[in-house]
Amino acid sequence: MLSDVMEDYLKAIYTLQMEQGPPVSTSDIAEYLGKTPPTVTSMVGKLEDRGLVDREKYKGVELTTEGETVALEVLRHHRLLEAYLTEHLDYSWSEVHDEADALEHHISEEFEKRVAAALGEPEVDPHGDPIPSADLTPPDSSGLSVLSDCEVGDLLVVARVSDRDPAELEYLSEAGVTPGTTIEVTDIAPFGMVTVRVGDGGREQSLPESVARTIRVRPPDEPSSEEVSPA
Amino acid sequence: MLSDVMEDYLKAIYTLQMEQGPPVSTSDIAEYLGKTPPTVTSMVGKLEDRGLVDREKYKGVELTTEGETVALEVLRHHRLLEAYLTEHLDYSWSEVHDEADALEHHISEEFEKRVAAALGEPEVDPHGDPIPSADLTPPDSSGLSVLSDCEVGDLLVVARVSDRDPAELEYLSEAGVTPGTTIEVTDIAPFGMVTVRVGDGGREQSLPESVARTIRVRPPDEPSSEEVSPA
DNA sequence: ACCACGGATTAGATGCGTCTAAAGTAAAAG
DNA sequence: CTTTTACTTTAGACGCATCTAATCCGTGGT
Repeated sequence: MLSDVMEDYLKAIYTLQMEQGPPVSTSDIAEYLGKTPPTVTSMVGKLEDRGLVDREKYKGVELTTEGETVALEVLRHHRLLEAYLTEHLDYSWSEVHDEADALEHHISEEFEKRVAAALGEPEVDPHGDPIPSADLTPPDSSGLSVLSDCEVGDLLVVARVSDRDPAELEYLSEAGVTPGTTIEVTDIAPFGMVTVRVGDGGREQSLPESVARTIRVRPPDEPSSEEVSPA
Repeated sequence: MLSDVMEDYLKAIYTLQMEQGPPVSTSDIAEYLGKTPPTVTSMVGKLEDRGLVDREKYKGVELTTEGETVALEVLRHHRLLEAYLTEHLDYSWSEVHDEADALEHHISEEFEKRVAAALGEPEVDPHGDPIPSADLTPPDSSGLSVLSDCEVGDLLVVARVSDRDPAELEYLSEAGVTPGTTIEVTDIAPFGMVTVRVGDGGREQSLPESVARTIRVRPPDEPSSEEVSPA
């Protein structure tokens, strides 16, 4: 049996691997989880003993297949909960993250199944993050780029936004920058500000680089190819 | 801040107080929670330090007003969850208890509010147990008796059944013995078996005394007086 | 090639919740 | 009034997750 805390570490390592690729450093995990580095070293040692991570001392860690599966299970719980709270309990975008974090370790497989069924087996959560399938195969996230890496003139569709900061989400939802929205990059200021035209309406919206860095985008759907329908 | 474990102890003490009145003994709490008596002594000491229970050494323990309020809060969570799982996620009577136990400590006040709203501020859970109101005033449980204390010929309405044993609940739901059902005691065998006629249909059903002891009943509604409508 | 510095690990302590084994107490039985 | 018995509490230990303080790599700068 795995403790809640271990699950949190695995989830963190997974997320950091997605963002920066393996190996993940002790201090990055510590920063992400709000723990001290020695605490992380100690925990990571236990995860290694259980075969959930591979570790090279003084270098960093990487999830094993088994560790990744656990992380995906937790993430599936988290994102299903986010979707459910939004759809059926009238939560807003910005409120769901903390609630899901609190519940994700404590729901049964039965609960997971019923929530997924009630939602019609959704594939993305309200922030656009892919919900791992029930068989826990790693979701494919290729084809996405980060908004802050784009160039003036690029025409893009918002794929995902980070769910971690409620204030930022509040702001983005004001701004109309939500998954599925088409945007066009109209300006990139040298001091770290990206301006985009949102939707077809033509509203212009400036975003600080710190925010633009957390937004993933994909090219607009080609009329010719088949795509997952935008939520 | 109170730990999950402390909340469990307070809930247990509350439940035992309801069943047998204060004071509650160390060993009863231990038995109820599946812990050893020394563990309970130690925990009860901490609860006393926090002013949540009054204790007389070697005698037993009783909730303070503050401790009772915490217990009611947890119980409100538990019973709202049971009701929600039954109503909105297609859970059966017998499945909800464990799920609610796992979640009750981790839902936010916001979640509690929204679940209560989604259910229309219910007053009882699926087992007939009263859901403490949002202001956490102790629910009134007078006017109920225990089925095993009744006599042949008594005409009764089932008020509550225990939610702790899924197998028992399965059995009772088969038997049609659910909150709101009218029953008549037709026989009491000396070796501990109560037989009742269920509903108006006339089906007879025998229940072991161990089960009859967990069923609360009330007199049938008097046509003259106003009562809470049976769910 | 050396060394300094940033990041990682070890060492050692703390609080929580739990246990077993030993000692203590209160109330029933003689 | 004494003894037995059942229950409670104390004593001491353990594992988990965490911290601070101290030590230990490894690498980039000179």
